[in-house]
Amino acid sequence: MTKTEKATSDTFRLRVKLDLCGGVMGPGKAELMKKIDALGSISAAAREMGINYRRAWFLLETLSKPLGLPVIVTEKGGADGGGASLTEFGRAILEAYENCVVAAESNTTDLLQELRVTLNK
Amino acid sequence: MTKTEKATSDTFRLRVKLDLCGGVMGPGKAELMKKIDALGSISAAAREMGINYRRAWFLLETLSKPLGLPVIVTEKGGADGGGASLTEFGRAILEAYENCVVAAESNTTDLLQELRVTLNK
DNA sequence: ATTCGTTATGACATTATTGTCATATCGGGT
DNA sequence: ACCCGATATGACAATAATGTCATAACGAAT
Repeated sequence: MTKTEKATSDTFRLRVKLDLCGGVMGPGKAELMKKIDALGSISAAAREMGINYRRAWFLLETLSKPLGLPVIVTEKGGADGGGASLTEFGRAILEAYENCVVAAESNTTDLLQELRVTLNK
Repeated sequence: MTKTEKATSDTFRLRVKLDLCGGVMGPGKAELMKKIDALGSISAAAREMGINYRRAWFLLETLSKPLGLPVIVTEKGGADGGGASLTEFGRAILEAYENCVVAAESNTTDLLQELRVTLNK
C-alpha cells in the first residue's frame, strides 16, 4: 500500500459530504476540526492525523473561503507558540455535519444490510 | 470556469457515496447506469453525460472490479453495433444507492435548513 | 467486401489533488 | 538576544484523476 492510498474497508460504508456553497465539509475536515477543538492547535491536529501543517491549513482555508467566514480563530506567538480554536461558526457547521452523518446512516443501515445479503458479502 | 471545474451550486447540498468494498458508487456512476438502462448503450449514455466512452467504460470497470461481478452485460456488433444493459446485480446496487440518497436527504433537509439560517445564506 | 456503430483497450496529455521543503513572523520564557 | 513552537505562505514535487487520440474486433445490413 503506497503512502497516499486510501484504506478502503472491505465493508459497506456510506460516505457523506456537505457542500455549503462550494465549501465542502467531509470526514477529513470534520476530523481535523474536532482535533483542533480538542488540542488547541492546527499543528497538533495535523500531526495526529498524519498530514502536514500546510495541508491542514489549506483544508480550513478551502472550507472558509467560499463561505466568507473563518471556521477557526488563531493566535501567533506567546508561551505556547500560539494556537487555534473553532469559531462559533466553525462549531456550528461541524455539528451540522455530524448530525447529518448520523441521520443519514441511521436511515440507510438496513438498506446496506439488504444489499450485503444480495451480494453475499 | 475551466472545462473540468465542477459547477458548485450556491445552495447547500448533501452528497452521498456508497463504498461497496472498494467499488464506489456516487452520483456520476448512478447517472451513467440509469442512462445505460434507458438508452441501451455505454456510448449513448456517455454522449448524453458529456464524457467520452473511454471514461464511461472505466467508471463501470472500477465499480465492478472490486466487487467481482459485472454491473452491465454487453454485446458487440450486429445491426445496431452492439449495446449494453444492466445486470440484475447492477440494477440492485443502483436501486440501493438511490434509496440511500433519498433516505439520507429526507433526514437532513431540516438540518441543512437550520444551518442555512445560522449562516444567513 | 465495405460500411456502420458499438465494445474494448493502449498510450499519452492535461489537469487536479496532495505532499514536501523553505522561509518569515509572532511573542512569551530563559 | 536568543530559543521555541506556533501561524502563515510561497514554490515546487509527486501522485492521482480525468481527458484525448488511436486502433482493433465484432456482426448485421447493404
